[in-house]
Amino acid sequence: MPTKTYLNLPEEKRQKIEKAAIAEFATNPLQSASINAIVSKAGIAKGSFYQYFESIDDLHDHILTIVRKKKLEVINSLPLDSANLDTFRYLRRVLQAAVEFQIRYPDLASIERFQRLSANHLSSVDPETGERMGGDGRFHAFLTQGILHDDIATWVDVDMAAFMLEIIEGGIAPYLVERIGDKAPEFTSGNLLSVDDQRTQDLFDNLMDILEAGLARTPQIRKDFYSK
Amino acid sequence: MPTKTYLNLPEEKRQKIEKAAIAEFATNPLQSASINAIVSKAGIAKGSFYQYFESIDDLHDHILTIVRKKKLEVINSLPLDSANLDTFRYLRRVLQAAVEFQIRYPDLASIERFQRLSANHLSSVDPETGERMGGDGRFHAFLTQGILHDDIATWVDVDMAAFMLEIIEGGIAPYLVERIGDKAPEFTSGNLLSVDDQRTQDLFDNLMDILEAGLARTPQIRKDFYSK
DNA sequence: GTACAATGTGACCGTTCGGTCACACCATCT
DNA sequence: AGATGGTGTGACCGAACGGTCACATTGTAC
Repeated sequence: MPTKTYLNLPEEKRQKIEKAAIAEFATNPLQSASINAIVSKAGIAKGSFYQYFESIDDLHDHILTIVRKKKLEVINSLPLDSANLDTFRYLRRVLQAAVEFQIRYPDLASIERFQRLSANHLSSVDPETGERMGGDGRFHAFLTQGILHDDIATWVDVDMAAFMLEIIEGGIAPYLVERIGDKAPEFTSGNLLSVDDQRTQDLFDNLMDILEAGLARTPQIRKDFYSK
Repeated sequence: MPTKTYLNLPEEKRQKIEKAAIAEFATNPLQSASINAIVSKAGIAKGSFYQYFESIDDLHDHILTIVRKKKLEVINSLPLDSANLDTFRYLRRVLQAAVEFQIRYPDLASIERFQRLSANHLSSVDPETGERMGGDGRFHAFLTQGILHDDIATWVDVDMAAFMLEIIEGGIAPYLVERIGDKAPEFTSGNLLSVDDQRTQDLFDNLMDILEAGLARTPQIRKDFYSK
């Protein structure tokens, strides 16, 4: 945790430090990140660094909280069609948020990817039941809910499917952004959200069709639609 | 590329060096791997290292060729049901090879994962057509073939699906191995291949069902089978 | 034996690393 | 003015880094 001294710093200075740290952690995994490089880029003395943070891990943790905060912001900034989305619309929303995050904050997305690799959270343990769950539990709960709502096929191995969705969420965003291609700069300028772009939506449709056909209890396969 | 001197080294010495390098690269990404640590673990002088390799990248490249070679060995060691597998049996074989590789050579699998992260080969370019392909092209060709054989639905975005399969292949092996759990040690001893274990096969069945339902032209959804 | 080339070696170099600390600075008090 | 306490600073430390090189050792040819 950052020290009180750091938290009392003027916003401007804090941002300069965080910007430098983000740039460093986005290009170097924590193991090979350099404190010297960060303080140099931030324009502060090394002694100051140690008055703000206990160690580089401390700073990295702090940056990770920023990553999570910004990601939440992106998720909440997506337009909500209705109060209670059905299972697959919700999944689409989650994946869309990953893409939006990749576009708006590529550095933060990069940090998230590094973190995913180093923290091999193959499975976590449900604090209540004590059962093992694929991934961090978000998709596990999501799929369980989906089964209760008769959206997800009962034969699906929820544990494994949850893990699969997690690695898809974590890995496919950079690819989709590259596919979207030329449009990306417009998104970053903030004038246009990927959610409004037709090409992006077509890609998402296809991705969701594959996932839905694979997971759904009564899949709405688009074969006919596409073959027309 | 290693020097002639290295290639002429007695097998025993080469293996000691490669073993040390593999241990280092499995725990540290290339950026933060240490030559000093490698030569120390291998029991050779630092001067010798530079007579064998130009740099640490040179050594890393050499280790990567070993990774690829061993992975090919694993793929070929899997029993082949028939000369020409149908599309989804082939896909199952590829994913099974990834698991088998993870079990037999966890260090090499770890090196492969580090490499995947640093080399952001989101897409590659087909040297013939000049078209972009999701992933490195293997799954792209696989899916294209599948469509020709009427196995894969024509509406599937081959590019994206190829990338999706690639990240599934790259990410799911450690999870499946953890799921298999207690059986893993027996596999490493070589007495038992994962391909023979029932629990492993059940997991694979479920994974393949999801993928097949999502991708196939005429999916053989197992709903009925599981709900019995 | 001698000559010569190939290979092995670790002390040594300059650089960078994480981390410390004596000191400078400065706002706020009596 | 003087004292106090929080904040900023960069020279400095030992350790580790990648890389070099003069020299030792070994192998081969004669």
